[in-house]
Amino acid sequence: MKPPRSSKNDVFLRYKLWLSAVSGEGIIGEDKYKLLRTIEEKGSLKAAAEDMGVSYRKAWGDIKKSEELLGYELTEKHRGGVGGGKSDLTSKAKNILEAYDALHRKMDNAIEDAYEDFKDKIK
Amino acid sequence: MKPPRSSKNDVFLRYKLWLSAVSGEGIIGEDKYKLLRTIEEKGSLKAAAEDMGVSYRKAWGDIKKSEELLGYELTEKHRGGVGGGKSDLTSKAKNILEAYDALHRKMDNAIEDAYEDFKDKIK
DNA sequence: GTTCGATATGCAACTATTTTCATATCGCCT
DNA sequence: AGGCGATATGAAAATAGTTGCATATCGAAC
Repeated sequence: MKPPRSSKNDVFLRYKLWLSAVSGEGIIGEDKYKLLRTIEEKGSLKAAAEDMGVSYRKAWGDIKKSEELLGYELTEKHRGGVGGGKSDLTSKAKNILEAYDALHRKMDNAIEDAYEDFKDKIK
Repeated sequence: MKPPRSSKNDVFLRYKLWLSAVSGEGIIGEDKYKLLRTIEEKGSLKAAAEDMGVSYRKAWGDIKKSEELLGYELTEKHRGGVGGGKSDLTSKAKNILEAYDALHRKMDNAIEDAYEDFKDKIK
């Protein structure tokens, strides 16, 4: 998420967008988005977790939970072989990331428009 | 925040909007918004905390922290007197809540528009 | 068939967040 | 003056969230 420009009061407006299960549990939000993108880039969950400064254990658990909630896989997991193993995104995961991007662009525009207003009102 | 309508996959799209300090600390988000509205309604921090199912200690600490970050008061605190004391919102707090509402309405519209798109893409 | 490194997973250790508790202060009301 | 109940605040106790560790499995490559 890009940091919106600051007001002179040193206050930003920020937002988060996420896919949620009916249970209220978050499925994909900022963090999962980033994690998936990093897996895509690095080719492995381990490298992605390291890159994000989070434990492998957590990253792994997070992906697993999201997959359970969605009812389908976000990553194709490969154990053994070259490099010990790897993870790739499924096409469904790629679709979600793409849709998430588009949504964010729209939200960014909306918030941009609304921001000026807001700034004036809270002065 | 109103729960956006569900897709047939039992997945919602949700978002949170908040005012953030440059430090990255949240100043006013969903929870603080609700807390302030409840203080406004109930007339006391204690009643508001109970109403929200959160400890008085936490509610009090949260308000205090927000006020420190903003550099001004969100509530007028009164100890003693009728009922033991009370808390009212300052006019600045009211302005913020109002601006927050307006922003939410705009974001709701934006997300509403974007949602159909999203739904199709992640199918 | 042995080695290598990532995935897979339970569990203990640790950190961060919240609640609970204890105690003090304040000001209207009787 | 004394009681009542909310605000004020620190400190300990309890929860929740993460990390670290240990151990197992897998499969390509040598």
